[in-house]
Amino acid sequence: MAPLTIATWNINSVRLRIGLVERFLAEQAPDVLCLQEIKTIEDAFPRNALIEAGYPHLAIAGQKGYHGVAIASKRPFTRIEKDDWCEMGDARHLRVAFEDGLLLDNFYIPAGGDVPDPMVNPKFDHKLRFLREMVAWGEARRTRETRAIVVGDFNVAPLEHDVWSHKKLLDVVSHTPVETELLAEVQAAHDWVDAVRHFVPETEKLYSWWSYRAADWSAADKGRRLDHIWVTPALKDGLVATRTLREARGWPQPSDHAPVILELDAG
DNA sequence: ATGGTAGTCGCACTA
Repeated sequence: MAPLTIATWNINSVRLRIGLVERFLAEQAPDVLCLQEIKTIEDAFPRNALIEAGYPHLAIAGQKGYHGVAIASKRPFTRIEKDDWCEMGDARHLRVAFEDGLLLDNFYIPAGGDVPDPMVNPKFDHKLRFLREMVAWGEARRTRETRAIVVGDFNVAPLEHDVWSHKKLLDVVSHTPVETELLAEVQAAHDWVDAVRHFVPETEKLYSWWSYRAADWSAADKGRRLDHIWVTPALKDGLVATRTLREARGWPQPSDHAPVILELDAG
């Protein structure tokens, strides 16, 4: 069986950047594209562009102006589910199943605001509660879901070399110890394998996001690895390759995130 | 310690 290719990309408005999505699909042709921050209600999602690009199977969880996730696929789904996390009603999650039983979860974890203190910043509190719910979710299903993939914008850069300066970012939301430790708990709860770090040594800097607020994002290169692809241990032997499409951050009117791509033999 | 950019919605909020 040909390798399955799955991409994840925080697009920061799918309506504004549908042209970039089309370019990405034409150039990379993944089987499945998971989007975050589509920033639109489902009725205004640019379905036709994706159908015409060869992705007729669409799962969309949208809301007006904020958040929102979608999965566009060449292969049909047998199931589409949306979980409500933290009882907030936010569109931050989608789960699809494929015909061979493979499960795919797409997450947009809360960014968490600026102040890394849950007592004074409700957005950071929400982020921590979201991560704790993910721990419980992983523990509850780890024994029955053996062929599963989880992707998305996790808004956490877990490892020292997932940020441009470990020391300087220890107090910056996305890399604080409470977040990185919680994300490690999420990962351990389901024995998730970090597919990207399976290929790129932990000692090597790797980012998927660069702030808009830099005069020259590429020269400064003050990035963070916020976007992730994890697989269950049963899929580990099928991992073929991953890549982070840094060049897409330099496309005209780009998202601040680059796409992350996984190829695997999903057996 | 600050401010820098971007998108959506509408003159504020989120990232």
